[in-house]
Amino acid sequence: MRGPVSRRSGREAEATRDHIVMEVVPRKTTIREVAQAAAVGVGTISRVLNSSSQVSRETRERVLETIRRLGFRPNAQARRILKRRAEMVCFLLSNRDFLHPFHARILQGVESYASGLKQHVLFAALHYSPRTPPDRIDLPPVLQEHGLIDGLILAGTIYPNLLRKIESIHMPFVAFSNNVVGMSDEQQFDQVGFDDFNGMLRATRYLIGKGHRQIVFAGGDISYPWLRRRFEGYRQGMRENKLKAVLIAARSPQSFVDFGQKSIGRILSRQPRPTAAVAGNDEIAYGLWRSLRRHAIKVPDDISLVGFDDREEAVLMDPPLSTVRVHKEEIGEACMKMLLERLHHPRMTFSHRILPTEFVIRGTVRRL
Amino acid sequence: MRGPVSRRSGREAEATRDHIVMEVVPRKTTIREVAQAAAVGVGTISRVLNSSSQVSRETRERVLETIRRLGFRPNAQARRILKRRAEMVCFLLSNRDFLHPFHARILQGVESYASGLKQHVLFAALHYSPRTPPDRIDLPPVLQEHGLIDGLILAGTIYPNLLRKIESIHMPFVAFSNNVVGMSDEQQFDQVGFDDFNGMLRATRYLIGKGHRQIVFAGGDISYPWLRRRFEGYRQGMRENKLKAVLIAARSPQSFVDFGQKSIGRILSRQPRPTAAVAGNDEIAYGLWRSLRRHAIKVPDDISLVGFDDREEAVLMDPPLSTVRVHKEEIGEACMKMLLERLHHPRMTFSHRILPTEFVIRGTVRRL
DNA sequence: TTAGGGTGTGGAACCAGTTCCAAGCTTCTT
DNA sequence: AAGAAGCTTGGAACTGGTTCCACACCCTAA
Repeated sequence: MRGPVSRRSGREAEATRDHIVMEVVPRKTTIREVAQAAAVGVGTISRVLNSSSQVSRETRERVLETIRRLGFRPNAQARRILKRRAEMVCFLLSNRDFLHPFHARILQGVESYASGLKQHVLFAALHYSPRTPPDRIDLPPVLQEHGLIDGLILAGTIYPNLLRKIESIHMPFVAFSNNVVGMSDEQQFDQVGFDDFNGMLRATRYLIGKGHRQIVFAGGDISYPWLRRRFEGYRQGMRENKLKAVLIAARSPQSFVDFGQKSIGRILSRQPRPTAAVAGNDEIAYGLWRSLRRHAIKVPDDISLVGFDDREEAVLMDPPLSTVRVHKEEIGEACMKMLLERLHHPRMTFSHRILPTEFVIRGTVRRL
Repeated sequence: MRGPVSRRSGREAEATRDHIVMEVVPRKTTIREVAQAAAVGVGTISRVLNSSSQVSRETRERVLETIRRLGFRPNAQARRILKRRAEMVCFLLSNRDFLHPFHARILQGVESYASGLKQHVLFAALHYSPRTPPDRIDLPPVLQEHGLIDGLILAGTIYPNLLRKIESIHMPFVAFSNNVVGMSDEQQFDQVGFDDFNGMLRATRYLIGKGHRQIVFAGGDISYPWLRRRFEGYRQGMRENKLKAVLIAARSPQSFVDFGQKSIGRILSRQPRPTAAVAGNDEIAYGLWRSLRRHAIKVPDDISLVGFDDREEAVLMDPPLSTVRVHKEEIGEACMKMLLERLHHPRMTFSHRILPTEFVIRGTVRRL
């Protein structure tokens, strides 16, 4: 038909003779076969598939019918070469032992928004130390090839060296900003996060509105920027009501739950005794609650409690925890949206979107 | 150089003139440019990249040096056309409101095993009704294109119609079998699961070993095959000790936690009063525990409790729940492994791998 | 009647790798 | 010394959609 004898058929015959037959793919229909079957040119098929330029109604219908009849599904790879778009992004989770529900829901937000736009989402994980120099960071396989993905959504704990590495391979990215650590302010990149400061401010105001005056902040390790911001929100709330801010900080590195459990003594021994505790996050709140239960101190009758994040723990506690809800799916959606904008406008100035949080009233705050 | 005047450069010049300049990709190096720079043929570059056939040591080094110098990264898409392998699989989660920790950890197992073999993992979600006929199931975009992924790992609740649909597009797959529902036994496909029956049998024996004789099974809706299997494990344990099996089943559809909370009355009112309850899963166990707490009935002093799954709830409970641990990452790993085998041996007979579970002793069982 | 504009269509050239044949150069065998 | 065999290597042909130029055709206006 075209050129010399087809090489493919020669190879196939040989394979059959030797009984090696791999038959990876059962010889898929190509656009040229469809063109021949529908008695049109290949260009027309392509035009129908991309529903782009004008094709006469009858031709279009004939082509579609042929496509259906032959069960033709275009090869994704071939299309991408010329499109210069993979229509695929990677959700990269860094430095997490496992995919916690918090990030799982962000991923889910990314996926649901992406799939509506026929974009695909790859999941990859990465472990590196904050002190690994950029050129020694071992990126996952997805980022070693070129053209596999169009961009990156970074989640997990993000240190400057990782950003530098990503920038060095010229891969567009958006970072979930709340867990970005140690970044100088002039460092510019696209980011989406939620509002630590105002979330905690709102929670603090709520407690004050309920008549609480002696409120402590159980913050754990305040060197984490997000806990710092939450603390500042709490402090702002106290200051505007002329109340004294009290920070219970971690003395040694430990898990949040452990910190909560162990710091309850330091809270209860204060004079005057606090009527409420604001926890830096739900895990700390859970630790506090558990310890209080063991001391037979009732929440909220003896002490009120609020958390931050609205994790699973919050509803599992008894009474369920009043906390600051973070809309995790929405964060994922916003990340994906911003990444697509970046891809369409590579020279656009960097943006930093901060999503609002919501205070959820459940059962751990008592009116004084 | 070759052919008529390059079309690309013409288009670029025009774009610049009109100030539209998209510059999606900053003009990547191609294999031909590398070949020219290294003064070898394109075939040689390809051979070096695939470290396949023999290339002389000095040529290989010269090529590698040139690749480094030009910062060349081969285009993933082009390679895939001829390789006829996407080196990518899709983790498809069906009929879940969100990516629960349980499945998140399976996904993580898939990813960590895959990335070690330079395979990529796409995440996609799907919602469909058990009664949607196969041809009406709206598969996610990944599965509508052809050649994007090599195979599929199915998780979430899987009904026969979905399998039929997947089979109809000739996509190799492995299913996480514990949540497969309504499948006739002759239906053959690759699957990986864990051992509901023996897990519960082990747990029941453990309770009996601790001296318990009046043990009820809080099973919820036993029409789920996996709960049925767990119940059978419990029954077997009771039977082999000549004890009477008691099933507390759900009377109406409700969440597992709700069922646990509401069925505590039915358990405690039995005569003689049970000394232990076996829950169909950790959520039910959590519901039971919460209700017991409110009735001021102590676990394990007044009643012992065991669960199944080892979810987050288990360690959050106080005392932490003794339960049957499922190795979620291992399931993911086994799924990925089986899928790769299937891809390499398309005609291999179907396999069904059942992974063992492990009983974890924590604090909810008392010795009588 | 003819020029001009718009629409519809075929197909060669293209993308960026891979594959394989042929040919050049050694080295080994007889 | 001639031929065989082995190792390298270049490059044409290939993969399978996409793009764009050229051309056919139809309709309208002068």
